[in-house]
Amino acid sequence: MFSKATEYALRATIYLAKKSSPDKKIGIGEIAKAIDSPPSFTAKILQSLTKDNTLVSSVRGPNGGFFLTENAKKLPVRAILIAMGEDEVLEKCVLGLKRCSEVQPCPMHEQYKSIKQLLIKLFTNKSIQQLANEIKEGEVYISNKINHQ
Amino acid sequence: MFSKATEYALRATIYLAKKSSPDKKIGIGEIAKAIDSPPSFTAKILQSLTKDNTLVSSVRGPNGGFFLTENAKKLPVRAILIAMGEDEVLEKCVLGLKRCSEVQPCPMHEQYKSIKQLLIKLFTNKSIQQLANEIKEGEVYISNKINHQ
DNA sequence: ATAAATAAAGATAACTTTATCCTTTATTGT
DNA sequence: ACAATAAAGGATAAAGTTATCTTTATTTAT
Repeated sequence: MFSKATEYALRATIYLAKKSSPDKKIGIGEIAKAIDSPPSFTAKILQSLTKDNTLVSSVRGPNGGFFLTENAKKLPVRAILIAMGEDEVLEKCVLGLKRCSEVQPCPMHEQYKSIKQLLIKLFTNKSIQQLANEIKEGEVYISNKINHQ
Repeated sequence: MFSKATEYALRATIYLAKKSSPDKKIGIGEIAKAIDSPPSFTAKILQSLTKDNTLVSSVRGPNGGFFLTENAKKLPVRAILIAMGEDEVLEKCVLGLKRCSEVQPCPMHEQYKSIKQLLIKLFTNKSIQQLANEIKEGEVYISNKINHQ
């Protein structure tokens, strides 16, 4: 459904929502291990998400790292898709037709429409924080590597 | 959601379900124009789908081309995804986690589960022929190029 | 038989995505 | 100030996807 980059972005951001705060920054090493992603690549992705500082924030140096502000945690999960430039996935025609619309529907349009609506609702109504809260404490949820340390 | 190759495969196969039969083969030129796809690339894709001859069939030479048998038309749309090796898209975790499952759910698992079920149902229960039938006669459905001929 | 038509196969190229590594810059604690 | 730390930035590479072109093989019609 999404690119690897976006999958990592979603996982990393959810992890940060759970574990970080402006007082508790998380290094790329811990993040990558926790979400089971390549560290350098994940760093690049997170760096791109810090560009406008509304989603992910970061501080360099000792005790630095990545974190989410309380405001960022309240954003819909869809904000991550938008930041990654992959929001269109939720809206686009399942057959990839540019002109597909209500007035000019593709053969799958009607039936796929309701699925799209559910997808959009899920990503729009669910906040990053709400997702983070669904991670049960002590549970291996993203990678089982982090819990064996 | 799907790769370009799979989008072309879906469009081409639906088009063939509508327009072709063992008695009426369609050339790659017409197909590509109709579904608005690059001809050579589409040819490659269709060729790969003719490999086992259960989905797309083809004959070379004059009056040759691609076509679908009546049996092929009865296959679920999902057969195209399977042939393209992209069936996993319907089943996989939305966060890309290998271990995500009922017993070890990711934070989106529960809510995404129902969407996945709808997706699987749509692609499994709908036959290629049924989709083709939803194309209204004379309607521009895939590309508006073909109707201007 | 031969020529024409058309898919199949192969080689290759352009572009994108994924990924790594190294250097630079900023921050913190001493 | 200085040293250590960690993200930011840049260059590059490997792999995968998308796309094109040329040659070959097959089929049909004459």
